[in-house]
Amino acid sequence: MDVEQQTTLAPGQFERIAKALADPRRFAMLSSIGQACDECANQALCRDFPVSKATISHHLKELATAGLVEQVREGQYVNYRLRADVVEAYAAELVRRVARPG
Amino acid sequence: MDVEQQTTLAPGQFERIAKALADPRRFAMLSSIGQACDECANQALCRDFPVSKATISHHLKELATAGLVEQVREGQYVNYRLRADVVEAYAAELVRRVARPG
DNA sequence: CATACAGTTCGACGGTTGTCCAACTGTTTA
DNA sequence: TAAACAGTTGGACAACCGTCGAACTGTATG
Repeated sequence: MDVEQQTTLAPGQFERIAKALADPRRFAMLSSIGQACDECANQALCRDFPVSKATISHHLKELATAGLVEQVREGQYVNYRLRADVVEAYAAELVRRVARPG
Repeated sequence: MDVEQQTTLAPGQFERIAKALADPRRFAMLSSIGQACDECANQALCRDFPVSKATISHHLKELATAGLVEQVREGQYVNYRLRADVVEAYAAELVRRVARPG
């Protein structure tokens, strides 16, 4: 029942990811999620970043909409999991799009 | 007398690149420069993108400041050359920064 | 059921940024 | 040298975005 690995990007996803990565703090959150083994608790982000819950929720929504993280509810808590495959797909697509075909 | 290939990013360059890539039109210009064999004339960009010269100049400055393109003056004209090595260095650093060490 | 807690949504505010026009610098050419 | 052309810079404006507090939804626990 695992989510499938993503090797290619959906239409518009490339642009959404580029925007999601552009804000330093949001990227730091993504990186923080990536550092966690398996999942990262939302509470850990609230503890580690000096911004309000509302702002964290907003950033995480952007990351999720871009497909960079997955949201996992556990009762009243929320955990996040990095989609490393999506990051890698974006990196590959980035290099591909600036390269001359052939 | 070639410029050296860049395999690692300068301090702050990662953030500058992320921001530079975030605007779709600016990225399209970068891609357009990449499609050209060798260099891309500024005039080609002025022809291909429906924005003013001022806007193009602004975007290209951002790309150059991020190190993604090189500016080459030829008399009154300006050409741009893609720094594919920098794009690749960014892509690698991106994957590295979200991955757990080890 | 009531209280407390985790997270989301909403409205507002301020800073950033993409865009243009106009004025400027620098280069070619008549 | 004057006119034309290529590109840059500065100022202005609108749209976007990161941020917060407050109100809300949903979940646990007394």
